[in-house]
Order: sequence, then C-alpha cells, then structure tokens
Amino acid sequence: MPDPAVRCRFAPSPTGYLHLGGARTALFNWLTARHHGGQMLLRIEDTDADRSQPELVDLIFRTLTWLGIDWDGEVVHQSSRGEAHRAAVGRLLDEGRAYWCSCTRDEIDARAKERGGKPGYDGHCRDRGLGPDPTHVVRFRVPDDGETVVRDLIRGDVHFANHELEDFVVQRSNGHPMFVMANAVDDIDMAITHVIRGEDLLPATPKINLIRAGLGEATTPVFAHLPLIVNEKRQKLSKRRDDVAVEDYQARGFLPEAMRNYLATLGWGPPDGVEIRPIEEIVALFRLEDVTKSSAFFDVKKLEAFNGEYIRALGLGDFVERSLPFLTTAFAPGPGMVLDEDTFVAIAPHVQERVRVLGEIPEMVEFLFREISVDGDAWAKTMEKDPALAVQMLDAAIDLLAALPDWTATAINDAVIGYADAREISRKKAQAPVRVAITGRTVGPPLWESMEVLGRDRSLERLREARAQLPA
RNA sequence: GCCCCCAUCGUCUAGAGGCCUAGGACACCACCCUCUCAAGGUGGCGACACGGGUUCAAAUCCCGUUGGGGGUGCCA
Repeated sequence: MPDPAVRCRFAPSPTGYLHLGGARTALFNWLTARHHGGQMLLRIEDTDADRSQPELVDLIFRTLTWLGIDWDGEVVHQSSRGEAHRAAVGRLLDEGRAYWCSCTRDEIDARAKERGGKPGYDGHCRDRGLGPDPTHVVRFRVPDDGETVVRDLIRGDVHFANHELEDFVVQRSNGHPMFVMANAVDDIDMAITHVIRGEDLLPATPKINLIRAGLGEATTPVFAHLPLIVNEKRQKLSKRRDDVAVEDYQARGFLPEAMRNYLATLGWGPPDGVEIRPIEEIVALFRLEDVTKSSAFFDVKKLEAFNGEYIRALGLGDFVERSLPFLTTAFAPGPGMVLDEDTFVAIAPHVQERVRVLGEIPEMVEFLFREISVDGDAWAKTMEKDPALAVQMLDAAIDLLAALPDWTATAINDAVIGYADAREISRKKAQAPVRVAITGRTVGPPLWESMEVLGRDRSLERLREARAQLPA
C-alpha cells in the first residue's frame, strides 16, 4: 500500500562507472520509492578523497537516467558534509562513546599475533585519554556485552554479539569520516526510512546501528539487504573479472527498458510469473518483502532474450531511430561507404526480428552500404562445394533477373524459385549461391527483399562478379 | 580462524503444511513453418543438497551436516 513517508536513497561511491550491482540496487530503491509514492534520493559517498573521481559522478547520473531511474531533490555530496560528520564524531567523543587512538596497523597486528586467537583491534587506547593528533584516529567504543540487532525486511532479525565487534574507526587521522560514520549521520539527517543495499553491507550494519544509538537516535531505518549478483562461479561480481559496466551493455545495444526489466527479475519475481512487462506494472507489483534471499547469477543469455523481445515490440520508427547510432558508428564515412537512411528503413523490418542486441545490426546490413568482401567459409560452403550448381544458379539468376519487368521481392522470388522448382533443385540449395554473391554471407535478412532494396543494377553486378570467379 | 547470510530444474524464479504427479521463463533438444538466419508454433529434457525430528500430512516448521557466498582496512 502507498506510504508517501517512505524515503529511499541510492548512495554510490564514485570509484568507477556504474556497475550492474549498483544499478540493481538503485532500481530496487527506486521501485520501493515509486511503489509507495515516496522519495528517491541520491547521495554520492565520496569521503575517500583518494579514490573518488568527480568526473565519474556525472557518468553515474547519465547511466541512471539512461535506465529511466530518476530521483528527487538535490543530490547530496557526502564530501560537503564534513562539518556534520565532525560534529557527530565530536559528540561521540564528548559522551565517551568514542576515543582517540594512536595505534598503527602494524602495532595492532603485532599485538594480535602475540596474544594469538582473533585478529583485530584489542581496545589498546580505550582508556589512555589520548587527544587529537594528525596521526590519531577516532574509534567507536563498542559495548562489551549484549547484542546489536539488525531488522531486515528480507532476512528477518539478524543478531550480532557486541563482543564480536571490535572498536572500529569512525574518523581517519586526516579528519575524514569512515564509511559507517558518514553513512549513519547522513541517513539520519536525510531522514531515510528504508536502507536498501547489497548483502555485502550486512556485516557493517550493526556498526551503523551502534553509531545511531550513540548519537541518541532512538530509531533505526528498515533495512533490506539484497542478494548479491554473482558470476558463473557464484562470486560477487567484480570489476576486474567480470563484465559489469552498465555503459558497456548500453554500447552493445541493449535497450534500457530491457536491462531494467531484467534487473528487476534478479532477486524478485512477480506473483503471476509474467517476467517481461511495463515498468509501471513492476512498480505496482514490487514489494521488498518478496525479494529473494539467495544470490542471483547474471545471465546475459536471458538478458539478450529480454532485449530481443523488447526490440521486436518497438514501432518501426522507434527501432530505426535507436539503430541509427550503431550504424553511424560502424559505417563511418569513407571510401565506398554510403550510409543511406532510406535504405536502412527499407530493410529494417526484416532486421528487427532477427537481432537480440542493436550492436548486431551493422554486420547484418553491411552489404547494402559498401562493397562486399565474400567470407571465405561462405564461399567454400556454397560455391566450391558444388560449383556446377553454383554456376547454374548464378547464370539463371543473371538471365532471369535482368529480364524481370518489375524489380520486387515477389517477382525475384517467383523467378528464382520458379526456376529451381521446375528443375527439382531444393530451394535451400538454390538460394545459397545467390545469397553469398549478393551479401557475402550464408545468413542474413530475406534474400529477395535484400535484393529489392539493393537494386537491380547492384544485384546483377554482384551476381556477375561472383560468376566470373567460377569456372566457365 | 572468527562472524554473518544462503540452499527448488544448467540459470532466474513460483511455492508462505495438504491445491505439488512441484508451475513459469531463459538455455538446450526434437518437430512444424520456411529462400538462409531469425521470429512464431508444438512437444521434450530437467530440481525440492543430505540426515534427523515436529505433524494425520513438509519443498514449505525445527535441529544438525554438507556445500556455496559475504565480511573481517585509517575501502565502500
């Protein structure tokens, strides 16, 4: 049911392009916000100055927009909230919830090794009464006893024993807040009601709740830790190993609505089982409570199937418009290259039902826009395997088509197929040499339509060229 | 090591104790259609990880085992 009080946020850190996992997180936040008629906010988590790149922020905005994920209000840049973060750390310090620490990583590790057992911080500086220093960090004093509970809409209550949590750093020695600190403070100030993010953040959540409580915040937001999107080895998608940049999928010719629709099925399914459907319906049906618990494999094959359906559902004009950028990229002006939009429009209906991604289009229609180079395998399979038949069909086609009164696909079909049928040559075999002569390939759009679009002169020219390369 | 999460066809999922002989989608296979390739149509293959409980009844609840994953930074 609608609840306009719902406030979600997507909080990427600009350390790279938008990746699949981030896009899915953004989408589920957006679906939740729109489902309830609440707010979808954006926050850039750029507290790690060394790793954040401002120019990547714009790319993230563009990619979200491409996916049709919009947001409300001003984007919050975490880097501009230093004052609020420092004030919060100060409050923790004043109230004895946090303390200054001078320990280096090496010292911490050395002590851990010495005492054996669990690695991690031992609370060495807890009661040393240290003050600010350019080399000191601030650590949160985690209670020794009790437990911290994370209420998660997807996973139920998750319990963490406080003694398992070490005194974690909330402020770096350079004065910048750590992720959990900035995250907790900003979520409070932005009045976030639903924190929807990847499951990898679940172990950090008790720290955030501890900070909230330490800051005197009586409530916690509703958490929803989404199942991870994994690769074929069932590992979390990684930028190094896997193809995760959403921009790359855009460049390959995936439609944003197909991508968005597919992403919605990763960890969620509509009650009626209808997977491919308008986003409005998904918004209406989506419920965080229904999100799956286990990780989901990103299956490009299935994405392609979705994309193919979306492409076929496009109106012709829309299809052409979306295809053009891929054609102009592939068919950059040059010698022997003429990209004629009308020509593409003529063949487009046949192309539309044959591609799964728009990036496949140039290869399929290349023969219309420049001189062909016959594929070696194609030539061998059709011309060299049965030269007699190839010669017969090519000669027949040249004669019949030169004399054809009307240059239409139907007329071409009747002439060539009529010839083949009369001589009991299988249609499949009869068209093969002609196809290779015309397109240079064994597969492609319907041949007769292709020839109609190519035109009589160019078609005959190619047939004669191919014929010339075969024995007399 | 320790903490946490997860476990239904190859994959994404439906399933909230009897509607399950476990449904759908993608993939795969076969056939039909057909000028190639697609698209479309029809059919097929294919799963409740294992072991204990609870119950008249368990894919569904509980416990354990096994397996997988995530986390364990002055990254986020």
